Amino acid sequence: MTTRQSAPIASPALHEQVAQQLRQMLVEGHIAPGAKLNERELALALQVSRTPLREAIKMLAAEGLAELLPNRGAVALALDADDVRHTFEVMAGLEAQSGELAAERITEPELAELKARHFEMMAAWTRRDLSAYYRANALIHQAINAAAKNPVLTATYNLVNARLQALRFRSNQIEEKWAAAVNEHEQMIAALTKRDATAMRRLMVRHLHNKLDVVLAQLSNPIATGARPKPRASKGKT
Amino acid sequence: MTTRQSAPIASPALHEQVAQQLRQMLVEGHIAPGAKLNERELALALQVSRTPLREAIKMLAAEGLAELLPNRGAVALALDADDVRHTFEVMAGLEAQSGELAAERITEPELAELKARHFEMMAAWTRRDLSAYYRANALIHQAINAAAKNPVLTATYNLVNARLQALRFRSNQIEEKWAAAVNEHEQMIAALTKRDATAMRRLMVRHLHNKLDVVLAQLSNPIATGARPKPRASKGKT
DNA sequence: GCTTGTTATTTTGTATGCAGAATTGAATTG
DNA sequence: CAATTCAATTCTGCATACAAAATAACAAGC
Repeated sequence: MTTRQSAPIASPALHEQVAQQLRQMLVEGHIAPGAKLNERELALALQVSRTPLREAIKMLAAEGLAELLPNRGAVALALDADDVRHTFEVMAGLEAQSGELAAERITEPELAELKARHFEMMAAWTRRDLSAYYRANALIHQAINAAAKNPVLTATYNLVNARLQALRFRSNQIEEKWAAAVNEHEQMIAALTKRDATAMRRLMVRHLHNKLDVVLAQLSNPIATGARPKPRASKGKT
Repeated sequence: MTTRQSAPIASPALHEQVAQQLRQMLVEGHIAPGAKLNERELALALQVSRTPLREAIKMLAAEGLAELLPNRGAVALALDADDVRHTFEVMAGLEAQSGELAAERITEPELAELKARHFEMMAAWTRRDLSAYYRANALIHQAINAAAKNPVLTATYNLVNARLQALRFRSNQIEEKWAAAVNEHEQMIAALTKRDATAMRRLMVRHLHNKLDVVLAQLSNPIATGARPKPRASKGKT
């Protein structure tokens, strides 16, 4: 958890590699939410035996990215609207604390880097390049979190955030909401520059609240999102 | 994660049972912090083969209760002073949010039950019954968390809290600090009764801050705590 | 006597095999 | 023709077996 790693990392154990691959497949949508994780199939696809695969699945389940069904294997995490609301509520708390602590602890170089990333995000926004925007946005939130200098907070943040990533809610933004989000980011930079922790907390809560609105709107209107219908998953051939 | 369970729970899969037993052993101190988790030994003690045991260990590692050392097995979580500080900082955030939401969402029956538990805690305090006090205290914090009515928050709270439980910091309290904690609890009840979310947040942060002080004092002065020296673990016979 | 190199033993990591549960599909019956 | 029962297959869960790595024990050399 505390990310203590110093020694020479010979070769990331097989079950770790598999876990990482599965994580990526889940988060990047190569495995659809709710899809069954067939062991034989995945073992074949990833070229490992079932043992390390099963160990990896258990880890993902503990991380909340998969759900274990007794005697029926595991399925990819699938969040309904209420789950999303609850998850965002927790994320808001974690982001608020990140922001608050970041305002107290951010260094000048960190702040400079953050501003640079902000400009990159602005560039993506100007081009209406959604993909680049999301990438830049994620980097900014990560940077704020890192500035809080609390590894436990970072780990917890990443854990909860991963579940939301698995939603792949990346449809086109409503222009108005998008502009508001960008504006909020501007204010965040200003608050951090002033080291105003209270303002940061308030901003982060509002920012996450608005983000939730956007996500919920897309959930109830799944047309035009990158998401597959929902039921079945990676059935290569039948 | 979302604690969705409805169907008849036939028999909790073996790896689940093992995980639960290990969790308890870690949290209750039967496995000392930093102790090596020997697979052969544990498999023998728990009367299972190494396969479900290893799966359970992987889950605990994902929960942060154990650390995996590539090609060298796993060891029980061991927190140093900085880890404790970081963990408490996150716990403070989670408790603050729990309290805030609880103030907004707690029902009258929940509040009544909470008050009852508070009186039980007062009884334990009056008797200076440390064990009963800790038990009652934990129940109160759980009740506040439950009143927030957010399963994700509860799960996250339990996850982080488990790591602190593994510390087993239950030495005798300094009288003064103990009285302060009890007083803070009184104020929490009052704030909840008034549905004052802002006051609850403030109280919870302060409460956790004071708790951290107590724990850190005990960490730097490990004499008279229930904790074993530290180095080696469950070596039955040699 | 202490360090260092080498071998033996233990321990972890992965694959495979087997038993039991769940799912699928077909056949039978109302 | 729909529903249901029953058999066949598939899948999960657990145990065991084998390979590779790490640890421990021991011997030789400085």
